[in-house]
Amino acid sequence: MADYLEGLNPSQKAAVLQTKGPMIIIAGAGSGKTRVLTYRIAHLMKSGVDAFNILNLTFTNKAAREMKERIASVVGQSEAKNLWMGTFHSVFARILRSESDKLGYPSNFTIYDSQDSVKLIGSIIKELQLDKERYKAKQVLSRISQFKNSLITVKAYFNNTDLKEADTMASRPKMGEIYKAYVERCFKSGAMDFDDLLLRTNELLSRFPDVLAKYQDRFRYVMVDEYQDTNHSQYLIVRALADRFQNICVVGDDSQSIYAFRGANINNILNFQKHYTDVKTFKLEQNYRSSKNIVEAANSVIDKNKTKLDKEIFTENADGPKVKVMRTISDGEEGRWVANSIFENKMNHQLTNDKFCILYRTNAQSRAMEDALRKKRIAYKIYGGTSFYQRKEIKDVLSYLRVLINPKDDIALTRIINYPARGIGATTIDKLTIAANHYNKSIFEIVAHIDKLDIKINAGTKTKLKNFANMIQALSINAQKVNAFEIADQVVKQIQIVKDLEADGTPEGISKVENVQELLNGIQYFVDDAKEKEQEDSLAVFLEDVALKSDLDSDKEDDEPMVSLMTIHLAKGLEYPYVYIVGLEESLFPSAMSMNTRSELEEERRLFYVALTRAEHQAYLSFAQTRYRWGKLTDGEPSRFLEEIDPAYLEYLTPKKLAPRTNNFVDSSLFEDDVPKDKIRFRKPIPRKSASVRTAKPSVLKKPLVAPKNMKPVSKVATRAGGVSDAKIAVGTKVEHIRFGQGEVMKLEGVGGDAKAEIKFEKEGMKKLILKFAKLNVVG
DNA sequence: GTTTCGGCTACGCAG
DNA sequence: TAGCCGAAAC
Repeated sequence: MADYLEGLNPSQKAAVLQTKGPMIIIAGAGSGKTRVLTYRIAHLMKSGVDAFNILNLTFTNKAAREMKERIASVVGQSEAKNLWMGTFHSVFARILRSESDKLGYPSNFTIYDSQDSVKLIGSIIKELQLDKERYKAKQVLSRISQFKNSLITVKAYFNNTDLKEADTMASRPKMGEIYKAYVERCFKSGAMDFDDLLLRTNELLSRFPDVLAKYQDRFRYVMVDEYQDTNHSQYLIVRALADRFQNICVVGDDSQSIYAFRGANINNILNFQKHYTDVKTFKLEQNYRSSKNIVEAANSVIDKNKTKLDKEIFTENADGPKVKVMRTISDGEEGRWVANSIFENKMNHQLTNDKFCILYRTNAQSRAMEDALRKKRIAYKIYGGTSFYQRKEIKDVLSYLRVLINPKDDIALTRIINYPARGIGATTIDKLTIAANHYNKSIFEIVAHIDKLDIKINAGTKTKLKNFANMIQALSINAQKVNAFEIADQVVKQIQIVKDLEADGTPEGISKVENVQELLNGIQYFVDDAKEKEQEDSLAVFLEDVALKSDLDSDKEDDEPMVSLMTIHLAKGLEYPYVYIVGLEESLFPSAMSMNTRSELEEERRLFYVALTRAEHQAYLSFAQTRYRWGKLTDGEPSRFLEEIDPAYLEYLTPKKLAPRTNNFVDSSLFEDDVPKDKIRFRKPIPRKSASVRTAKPSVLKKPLVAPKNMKPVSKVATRAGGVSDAKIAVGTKVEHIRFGQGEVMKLEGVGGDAKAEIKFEKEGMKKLILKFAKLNVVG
């Protein structure tokens, strides 16, 4: 019956054919996991299981979409449509919407993103008159997130002396009060944060046995991908749903568990056999993705971890080239080297940009790479960072839409109540907030009934508030009648945001206008798409999609191939022929914050393992001796992970240690390019477009280059690589820098290409600069 | 009551 | 370097 079973290796086939009971598939990197999952679902359906009874939880919505398509090609489109697939958050958000009344929530509840949560916590800290230095909103949120992911409710928190003590010891004795206020305010606003989507699902399933029974009966076959990155809350949901039929299949790789920081518990996968009875275990150990050198290099690193499941990853692929290691002087040079290497590989092997990926530990590292790629005119796209929907102008428009759907959404309301400026300032908002807390109403209800309440706000301001309330009410009446696009279009026209953004005339303003336009296009697309698929096209559904969209989900087909740039976390599950892993320096990777405990360090090592195993053909590792961090030049040491790789699989392109007194280990002509340096340096950043995937195309470079207004013309600019020779510069020398102006050399260190100077600039203060790049002129 | 400007701080990864 | 917040200016 099943030609789809051909081409599977014995262990893959065994996993596909096991349909009943608890089972775990330990799937090594590149072992054909997605194939197995896809065929297993197809096989279930071919064996007579109704698609409606299958729940498949994936790591991204995009993965779910793609898997559905592949299944459709085996079992047919109409059947595949009925599968329940998606991330934990999106699947259970849907379920919560239909069951919300049981929990006392409206079905149109808002989903707060972390930015919203931080804002709310910030205002609670202010209201409780706590020291905001001691209570940092972001840290408080992550603590609350920990509670929620461990199912510690407010009540449970106050009953737990250990937790209270821990917070008191950490100088945050009021943590419980903040937690309580936060939960109450979210509830009052009809809002759930990301963790609530899981916590409230648990609440729903445990408090209402009939609801649990309903979903147990519906989801007779449950599958969970990337199981190593599930948290306790997710573990409990899965266990509850699978409890009746015990048809639970989890897939994952403990060596790729990299989300402990957001509550993921690696023990879920390590102890799966203990959590269920009669567990069948399958191991996929053959790597089909990478060449032998990469597989062995990765194995030699991950072997250093103590906590892991027993398995042996091997490959029958060719040896391939060795993993190459590069040392550069600075982060800027690292970028230029990567761009240059990509350029050479493209030329030598006739490759397109999409065969390359640059991976880094932190988003901040993308800048140096972007600059270098732009100069080399290599098209690239960045995943992650500040996503499209986080941008101010987009959040402003979305906040209007949110208020129309759920007027109790105080966070969205306070964002738009004075945008565009309509004379409702901070003082008025404070008064409204106090009144809202006092009457236990939402801010909008206070505003709507401002005449009937005794609040000390002067008549002029009250009129402004009434006008605002009328506008919102009029828009919400329309929102009932027309589709998501039409109402969004009305909002944009009504608030004249385009006019407002165009007013300043800057390139940033223009780019913001384009973003708003892009948002409208996106909503239009959503409406059309929903119609085609016969799904609901309401504004509420659109807002939910937006809130739960991950950075990879919004990836669309490109007109031209581009180099991909992303953090290693985002790269999980992806693969590229050529992979550059940059910034391999101590305290950057491994991160300084993860070097304190063995388990933290092991997670960093798994992260490195994930990075290496993304490469199919060639992996490059690079590190810089100096790097700009926190706006300062800092020295760095090579990462310990470089030492941990078996040298048999490595090839150093540069000497391991710093070569004395010379800078010739890199041919500096490598980095020459045809655009004048000083102009490039002062170019305004290219306005970033598109969804959360930011792209830059070479054509954009043809736009005129803009110099900053206050830039003094410098007639004599030193040659690029050389700068002035070391001999001319001594402590006390007065120099001029193209950007920082005049200053005096205070200190010198290093020699040759490595020489640095600390210079006290008249306007900019102390700076540490590498002479090789600094382009200094001696003054007087 | 609103806008603007300068100084401060943050860069750890994300649904 | 950017985004945010408080003080000063409007």
